[in-house]
Amino acid sequence: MSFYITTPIFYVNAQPHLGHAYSTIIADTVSRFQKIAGNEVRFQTGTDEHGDKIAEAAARANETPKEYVDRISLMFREAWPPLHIEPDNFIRTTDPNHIKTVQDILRQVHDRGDIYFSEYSGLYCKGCDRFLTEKELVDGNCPDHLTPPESISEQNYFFRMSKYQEWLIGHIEQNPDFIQPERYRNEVLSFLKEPLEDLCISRPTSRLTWGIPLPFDDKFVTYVWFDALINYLTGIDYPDGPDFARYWQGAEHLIAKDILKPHAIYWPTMLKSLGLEPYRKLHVHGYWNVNETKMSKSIGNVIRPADLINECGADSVRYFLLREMSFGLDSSFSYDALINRHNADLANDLGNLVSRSLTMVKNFCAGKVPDQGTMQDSDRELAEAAITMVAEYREQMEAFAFNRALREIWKVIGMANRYIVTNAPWELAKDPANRERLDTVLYTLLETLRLITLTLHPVMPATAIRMGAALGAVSPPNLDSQGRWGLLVPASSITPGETLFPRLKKKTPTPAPAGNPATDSPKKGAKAGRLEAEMPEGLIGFERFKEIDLRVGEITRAEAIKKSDRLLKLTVNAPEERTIVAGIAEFYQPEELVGKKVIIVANLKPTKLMGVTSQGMVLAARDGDNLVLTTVTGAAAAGSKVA
RNA sequence: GGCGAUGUAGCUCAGCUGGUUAGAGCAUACGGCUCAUAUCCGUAGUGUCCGGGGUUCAAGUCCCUGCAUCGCCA
Repeated sequence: MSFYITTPIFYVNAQPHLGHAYSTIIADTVSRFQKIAGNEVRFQTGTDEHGDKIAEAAARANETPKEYVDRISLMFREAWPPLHIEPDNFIRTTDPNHIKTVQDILRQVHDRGDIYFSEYSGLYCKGCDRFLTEKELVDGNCPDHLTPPESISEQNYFFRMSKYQEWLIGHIEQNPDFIQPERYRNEVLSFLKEPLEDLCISRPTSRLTWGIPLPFDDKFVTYVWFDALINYLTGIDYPDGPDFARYWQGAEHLIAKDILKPHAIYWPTMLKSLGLEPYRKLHVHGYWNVNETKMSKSIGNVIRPADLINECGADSVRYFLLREMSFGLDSSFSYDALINRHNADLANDLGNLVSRSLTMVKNFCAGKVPDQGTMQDSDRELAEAAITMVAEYREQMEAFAFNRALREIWKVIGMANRYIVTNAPWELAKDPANRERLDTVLYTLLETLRLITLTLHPVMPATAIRMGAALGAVSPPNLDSQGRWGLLVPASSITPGETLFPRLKKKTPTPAPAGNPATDSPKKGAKAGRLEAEMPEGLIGFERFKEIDLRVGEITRAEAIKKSDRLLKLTVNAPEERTIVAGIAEFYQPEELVGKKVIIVANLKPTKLMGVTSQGMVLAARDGDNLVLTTVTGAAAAGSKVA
């Protein structure tokens, strides 16, 4: 069976974050899983690079759109290898062959009579890139962007989406797996109960030029969604490449819930108009909230993939994301939860199991795989559980129930740890008369580890390779040929490696004061904690406030940071000289900052941003889309305390 | 306003088509082991299964209703 798994192509108006990483990690895991299940797999991701918002972001960064998208697209491309993500293709909507295919498709759909020209007038919100209805407005403003829409009237091309509404309803009803999980299928069906409107697929060049020109009217460019969705076809060389013939039938798209409508409604109708079969399945996942709140740029709680990897390593991140979220539902991310999983599941349960097992083989069997010998009940029990695990795992992985698949593996890891205690190999090793029994126990353990390793390949590729190397099981993983009992060859060598998952220290929730954390007595800390607990929700005590060292700082130098459109490197006198990196480049030019007195947080833990160490932060007020630095109204010497 | 989802131990959740004393992991306390990454194993728990009503011999599980949270639509 062929399998074509895709992530959305990510819009380059933002840098890669946790949400992008999650989609892409799932796709990579599915790709690896289908490969070890013996299927032919193609995995594609990429970037979506046309449209208003890109043109504006480029202008803000003082770049041409092309320079801008090249730069951001590269950030996406480079974000994936460190997470052990290996797509077969990385597509960009600015690729010449994509542009050509989009134009070919537009021409075809136009020739079929599914595109017509019409006039439209209404209230247009630039931020949303769409027309709003009167009812949607809140105090005359766009509900999302809180800005007033412009009243415009324009002529545009429309795709006859409504023509395919009945067909689409029928297709979804006849194919229960077409959209999953079911809740999203229901959502789409309920949306389709109302008459579908035709889709506006053009933008006049008077308003926007950063897009693919319509082949039949050069006064218009293509609407980004119509352009973007087609990437799934261009990526496999539609219409006559060999990959198209091989993979289109196996197309399964993976998306986050915010782009359900384009994928569940626009895309199948577009394909229908083209005379193509719809994709096989659409898999919809939820959002990661960060500490209970939505991840957003303006709140400043955006999680970057690189931060996660620094915390605990790529495999650990992959495990956490897949283990923690029930596919389809929202989930909450926190560094504490990440470190908990890393320590409890990976370091304690799995890592320690591997370590203790291999050490015993090294010490008691001279580092060679022992003979299996005669199995007893407890051996058979573990062996059967391991075999069952492979089957259960396979079923859950196929259903995108990654958390359940992982739970199956960890059930066996737990059993193996108990099995060791029950059989106490170190006791057996004391008496040579127990030689055969000892061998059987350790062989059973090694085989269990081998099967665990096999199932871990898709989720934690680097770890699985290390475990496989230690066990001497290095052939390419395959569930069918290796998912059986008894394949480890006696007398072959076992080579324990480095610790798989070093335990991590939990981050202390309260930031340490600048002074001498070491001299702070634990009693004092405990007291502060208790006081804190008694505070009404949302309030902090004066003690807590006092921990923050606010000072007046005079900016003595300011320069842009290369490769960043948001960050400036500031040298601040407060009163000693320090470097602070501030995300204010979109609002301030470096020249206008020198000499300004601003308020800084002086005891913030230093952190590295774009390779520059920042010692503190500059305070600024955010007013809608604008950002204003805080300052002092009168004369105050650099370094003055603010309280 | 319409449609839908969710609400189970301190936390995160599992509980399929209704069936004996409601489960797992984490966190907590105590005990044991020493092969191991101060790891592992065992024991102990606590639950008005959101509130109210109903169907049934029997409901966390089905029906009605209310509340809360969230999503989609208008």
